[in-house]
This record gives sequence, structure tokens and C-alpha cells, in this order.
Amino acid sequence: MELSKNYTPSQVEDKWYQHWIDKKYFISQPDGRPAFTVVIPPPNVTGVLHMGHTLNETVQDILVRKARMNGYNACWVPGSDHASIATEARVVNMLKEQGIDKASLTREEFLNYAFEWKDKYGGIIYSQIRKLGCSVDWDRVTFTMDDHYYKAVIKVFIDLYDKGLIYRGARMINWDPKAKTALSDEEVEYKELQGTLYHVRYPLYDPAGAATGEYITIATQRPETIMGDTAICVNPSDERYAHLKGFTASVPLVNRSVPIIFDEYVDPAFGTGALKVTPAHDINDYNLGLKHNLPIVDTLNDDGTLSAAAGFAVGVDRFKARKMVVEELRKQGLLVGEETYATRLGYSQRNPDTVVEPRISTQWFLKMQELAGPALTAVDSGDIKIHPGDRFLATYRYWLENVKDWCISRQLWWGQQIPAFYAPDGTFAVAATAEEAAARLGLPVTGLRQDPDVLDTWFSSWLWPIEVFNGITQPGNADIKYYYPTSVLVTGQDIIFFWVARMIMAGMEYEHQKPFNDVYFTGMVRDKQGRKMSKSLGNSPDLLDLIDRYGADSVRFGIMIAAPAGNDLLFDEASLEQGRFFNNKIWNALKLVKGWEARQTGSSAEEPFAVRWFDQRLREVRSELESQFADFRLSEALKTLYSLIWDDFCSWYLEWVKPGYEQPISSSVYQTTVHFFERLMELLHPFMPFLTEEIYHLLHPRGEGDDLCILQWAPVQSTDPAILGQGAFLKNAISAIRDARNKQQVKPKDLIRLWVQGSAHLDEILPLLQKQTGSEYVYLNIEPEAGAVSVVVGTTVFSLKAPHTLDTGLQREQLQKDLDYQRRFLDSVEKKLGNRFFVSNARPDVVELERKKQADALAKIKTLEENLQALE
RNA sequence: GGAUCUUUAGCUCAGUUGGUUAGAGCGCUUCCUUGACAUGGAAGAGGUCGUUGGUUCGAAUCCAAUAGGAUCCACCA
Repeated sequence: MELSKNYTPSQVEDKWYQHWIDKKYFISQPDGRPAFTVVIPPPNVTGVLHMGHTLNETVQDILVRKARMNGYNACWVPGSDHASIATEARVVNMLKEQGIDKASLTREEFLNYAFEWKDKYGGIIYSQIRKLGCSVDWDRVTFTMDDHYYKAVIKVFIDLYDKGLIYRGARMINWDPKAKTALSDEEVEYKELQGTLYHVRYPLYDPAGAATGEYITIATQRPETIMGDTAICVNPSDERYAHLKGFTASVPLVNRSVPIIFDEYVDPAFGTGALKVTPAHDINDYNLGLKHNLPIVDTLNDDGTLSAAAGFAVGVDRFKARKMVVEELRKQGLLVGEETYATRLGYSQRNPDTVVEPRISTQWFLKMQELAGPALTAVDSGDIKIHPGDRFLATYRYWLENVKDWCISRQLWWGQQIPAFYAPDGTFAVAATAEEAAARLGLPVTGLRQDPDVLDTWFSSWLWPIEVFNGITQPGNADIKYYYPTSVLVTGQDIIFFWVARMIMAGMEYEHQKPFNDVYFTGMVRDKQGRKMSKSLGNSPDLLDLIDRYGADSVRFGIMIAAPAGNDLLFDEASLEQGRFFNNKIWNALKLVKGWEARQTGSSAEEPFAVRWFDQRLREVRSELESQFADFRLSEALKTLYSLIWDDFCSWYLEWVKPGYEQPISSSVYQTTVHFFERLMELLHPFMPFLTEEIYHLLHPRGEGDDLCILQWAPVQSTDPAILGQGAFLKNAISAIRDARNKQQVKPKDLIRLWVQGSAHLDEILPLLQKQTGSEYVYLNIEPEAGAVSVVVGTTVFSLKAPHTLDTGLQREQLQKDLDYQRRFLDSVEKKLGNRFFVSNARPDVVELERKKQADALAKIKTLEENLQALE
């Protein structure tokens, strides 16, 4: 069969993925083998996979494929998240573009549109996962709004409510005025920016209510909330304001009379030392208000415009209102100063342009403290191991120890609707159905109204490792017993609180067991300038386009080779190109081997050195890989394989066994070479599944079911350091002689004569040395001819002569340089050995090593000196 | 304000319990195209491991301080 010049992934990848699917290799059912379970971090259903996903999915696939080849029953569950707020926002936008206002739709109509949208776009991520080669069990696809999953979320809500962990109440929460919903604390992202601090003066009145003609000046960033002020607060120890006890101030624009109150909370050194208190719109003010029993005046609507209660700029957006208020204050002479001020504002995670508004609102909350305890222990005790180790432990612990109650209700429609039913009088019952609620309340069903809100997306995804196996809806079923706890969770460090910590809580609460043994955090993928990938920067590449241009294996290679565990990685298409070159290298090695004509030679009593050496290298790497995988050092594992294949196999081994032009190769060497090639493909398969499967099949005709994908790795075998050392020496010697040829400007085609003088056992490597250095003759332990040029490797001297006269001056220079270096080295070693503390304190093997270094250096110096002398 | 991470070759990074002459990829330099591959081959140059102290026989590695970079957390308007 004619093999093409270069490897073309597109023709290969789809074919093999379909084959694996047809063979049901990715489908898992409980059996007698140990399980290796991974649940995919479900991407947003309407999203596309970005480079962060690509990294995560690749890591998972590597782990899963390796486990599958190591005797495990590998099960990787794919799925997607309904992503309540993100999806709803997109559906609302889509409707707006069609001229439909969400407010004009009923809940049912809206949900119909949303499901339509989900069906239309939800498939994209799955096709991307497929294209990337992920070996997921497609029979287990789970969506967080699937029937059973929906029921599980409701069941858990009711359970936690019955346990007294969920409650409903009015609290200060974070409000997203664009999405018009409450958010959890975690969904608020703070950004530093320059703000303005306005100094505003309020007229003062004495305890009798008479105008004093004096003013108190406060400092505020948010003048538009002035109309919600219900007090002015100063520090009780602040002498500037001590005389104001019992006084009141008049709030500008609305002329509301508010008390001057005293509280240690106020920092006299900040601003003017006087604080306006707006309990409805600031968490600190809210707390002050509770303490001092202040009234609450809510001056904002849910869309961020000023409400009727403001009495000024009513209906105007808060930022525009701010300008109007400032203008008005200035006009009235009450604005007495402005200063720029570095501040922090909270933005909505899902609407990154929207400033979150602290607001008092009646919401549902989950008490976190009780759930946090077991989740903390699970990680602290080492039961769950986090990789990379200690880095996230402190963060995790701090969050759990200081965790606040979780606001779980959202004023949205896309999601699991809260199972609370209200009677007309406002009393309510929490139950799975209206009927049950009615029974609990002792009221007719007809009058009940279900809470319109839905639950936070994370309130469903925290059940993911359990409910993908129906562990909530069918507790104790065969799947959950077999697959839970899962083996490893691979995810981004950015969702450690949103998801990881909460999954551990849910796991401990509902399965009384950790949800996973290991957590592997990948870093964030940035562009090569180190910037975050974002749509607005246009630096976020399209995965399918990359796969089109490079092939999935190259994409996987490119992202893995650059991905140190836990550290951010700078994504550069150059590394994908490197992956493509690697594909091509392997492809051409295949072409070389396939081009050989194998012939029975009969006389092969012993395996050639090249074969014995490469066998040892394979064993060595096989065991290195094992420890790298155990520590999740995947990019290192890939580098190890890259170098094994490119350098040791292609550059050394294949060149060593390669027959002369149009010469046959011994059939035993040929078969061993094919065998080596298969082992290499086997080890590389988890990283680059398509190419390796293709090569595996091209190397040798395969029977039914003989696929690399399900091949089992051979066990780790011990290595022979003598052969490995011999191989390393041979490589060094070849390089040194080639270097000498280069420096002496010997043409590649010119043959040299080579003298070898040394004590090492050189017989078996001599033929390889001759072949690889372009030597016509090799003389062993014979005095070289005059005019030969020497190089020293270890204590072996290689001398060469070429057709043209060689420059011994150049050689002398080189030998002298070498000698100087060795003398300096010997110096440092002898200094060490001359130190009696070293000899008495260091480990004996270390001292022994130094002695050997000393002996080697002495021998080498002697050889160098002799050679230099011979040149005189 | 608290905490964590990070600083090693021009660039991006390895360097696992302290112990060969600190490694890789990319980039760079020189040479090489009719026999697997120029998406290639052969070879080479390039680092006093941020700085300063300390512990030690011995420090890129451990400790302290300091400087630069990054991230997370926190209710000073």
C-alpha cells in the first residue's frame, strides 16, 4: 500500500471515532473490574467549548483512556448544565431580536422558547467533545434539567427544608438589575476602579428642631442614594461632632429629618468622619440600621431605576440619576468637594457590565455552616487529594470556615422551580406537588400559588456526581454503588467554591462519602501575551477550526505540552504546529518501517545491541510514566514520550537498525521493530488517540476487535542499567565524533578512518559506531596514524583521519579547553573530598560518587594530556 | 487589610525527599536536499537559578528578609 507523503488527520479521525462507537468501547456497565469513574464538568448547554474546556476534556480523556488500557472499567459521563442565568439571558436576547418582550410571555411560552433554543444549540458542545476524541459514554449523557435530575433537585430542596437548613427571609442580597434577579455572593466579581468621593453638606437642626445654620458634611460615592438616608453616623469619640448629640440633619433634595447617631463603626480619619446611612442600599448601612433601629427607605426599582420613594429623578437609571443629583446639589450649594478615589465595585458574573446592587429582598437561603464541617474534614484528612497539592488547600479551608448562607433563589424561569406553595394569606408549604402542599396546609389546591422563582444553577450541579447515576432519585442503585465515589474530578480552579466545595458538601450529606478521590485543577488558558481569552479581545480560537487546521491529536498535543498542572498556560498555536510535526514524524517512521523488506537471515544468534538497548529504554519510560501519571504530571509524561519517540526511536534506534539502500532487513529485527512501534503507540494513545490507532492498524493487519483503544498495557518491567549506560555512551561517542567531523569541515559524504582506544567493552557497539560516524575503517586499540584528530569521551579516545589534512591547531584548542574544564572540575571535587566534614557527614554513597568523579576526572585529564602531548 | 502562588537560557517552562558538570521545547548560529520525514537531518552557542542574609560538609531546592509579577479573599463610606 502506498502511504501518503504527509499525515492527514481529517481522513483518519472521524473514521476511528465512529469505529470506537460502533464497537461500544466507551460504554460502561458495572462488572467485576475496578471502576475508574469521571464525570465531566458539565459545560453550559448553549455554549461552545473554549480553550479551557479543551484542556479539561483532554486531561480527562488522557486519564480515562489510560485507565481503560490498565484494566479498569472506565466510565466517563458526559453532559451539560442548564446554566440558569446565562441561558435565560441569551434566550431573552434572542427574543428581543425577534421583537418579543419576555414580559409579554407566560412562563410556559417562555420555557417553550428556551427548550427550543437548547435543542438547537445544545448539540454544539457534544459535537466538539466528539471531535476532540473524548471517550465518553454517550449512553449516559445527562442534562441538569432532565426529568430525573429535576426531581432530584426538588427532592434535595425539600429534604434540606425539612431538616431546617433551608429558610426563607428578607436579607440584604446582591441584585443584578439587568437580569433582575438575586445572586449569590460568589456570583459577584469585584473590579478596582477610579471613583469619585463627593462631599455633601446637610443642614443641622438642634434638639428643639430649630435650624442652627450649620452643616454636617459627609462623603459618599453614591449621591443618588441620598434620598434613602435615614441617619448620619459619626464616631462617639470624635470631638468635632460631640456637640451634635440629639441633633438632626435634613437630607438634601427630600428634606427628610434624620437623627445624628454615634457608632464606633465610623472611622473618624476617613472622608469627613461623618457617614450617611442608607440601610436599603449598603450592607454596612444595613447592619447599622438594624443596630440603631433605623427605618429603611428603598429608593431603587428592580431594574436599577429610582423608585417613587426616592422623590427625585424617579424612573431615571441610577447612574444618570447620580449626575442629576450631583448637579442639583451643586446648584443648591450643598456640594462642597469632590475627590477621586480608588474603589471596588461588584459586577454580575453573568452580566459583566452590570454593577450589582446591594438590596433587601425576600429570598431562599441555605444554611452552610453544618454542611461545611464534613466537607472541610474530607479534604483536611487527605481523604480527598487536591492537585497541585497545597496551593488550594488554604483557600478552600478559609472559604469553608467563613462560609455564609447561600442565597439559592433566582428570579428567573429557566431552572428548577422552587417547590413552595403559598396560600392567599401568605402562609406556605414546601412539597413536591401542590396536592401535598395543600394537604400540609389543610387548604384546597385551587387557591395555592407556586413560588415563581427557580433555583441557582449550582444548586443543581452540586448533585452532579450523584445524580448522573440516579443516586438521589434511586438511592442505593447498582450504578451509584459501583461508580461512586468517582475517581478524579478535573476542573478549573475558578469554580472551587461554586462547584467543587459544594459537591463535596452534597456528597457528604447524601452519600456520606466524598464524591471523588482526587481533584485536579487545571490552570487558566491565556493567550501568548498572557491575557485572558475573551470574545471582546478576539483572542479565543474556535476549537473546530483548530481541529480542522491541525487535527484533534495536534490540538491535544499542543495544549498538553504547554500545560503545567495548576499553572496558567499561555496558548500559542506554535505548539499545535509542533503537534502536527510530531504526527508527521511518526507517520514517516511508519513509512520507513513499512518500506523495509524483511528477510530470514538465520544467523541471528543474539539480538543486536540496538534492539536490546531500545527494549530497555521502553521499560525505563514505561515506569517513568507510571509515576508521572500517579502525580498528574501529564505534560511531563507527554514530553517523556515525545522525546522517546522522536529522539530515541527515530533518531537513534531506527538509524541503528536501518538497512543499507535497497538492502533487506533481518526479519527478527523487523518484527521486533514493529513490536516496539506498537508499544510506543500504546503508550502514546491516551494523548493522541487517532494517529496511534491508525498507525497500529497500518503496522500490521488486525483481527476483529484488535484495537489499540482497548489494548491492555504490559506490566512494568525492571531495567538493566548496564545496557542503558552503554547506549548513552554510544550516543555520546557518535555525537562527539560527528562534532569533530563538523569542526574539521569533513563533508558528510566523506568517509573517515577511526581509531578507538579505551578499556570499555566496545566490541558490540563498534559496528554501530562505524555506521553512524561515516567511518570506512575502525581500528580498535591500535596506535592512530600521525595527523589524526582526537576526541575523548569518558576515558575512551576516538581519533579520526579524513581524506583531507585536518587542522590540528583547532584540535589543540579544543583539547585544551576540555582539559581546563576538567581541571576546574577536579579542583571542585577534590575540595569537597578534602573537607573532612563532608567525608564524615555526607551519605556514604554520595562520598563514593565524589571519589568516582575524582577518578574519572583524573583519568580523563591524563588522556587529554597525552593527546595534547602527541600533537606537539 | 489578610492569604496563597510565582521569579531558572532570548521566550514558555521542567527540575519529585538538599548531593553527577542545572534540562526540554520554541527561537538563534553553522553545515546538509535523489532513497521515511526540510512538517526534515547533523552539530553548536546561550543560564553566577530575582536580591541579601541564614541553616548545612553541601542550597535552584530548606528558613528569614526584600524587590518584581499573578491570583484569591475582606462591609471603610
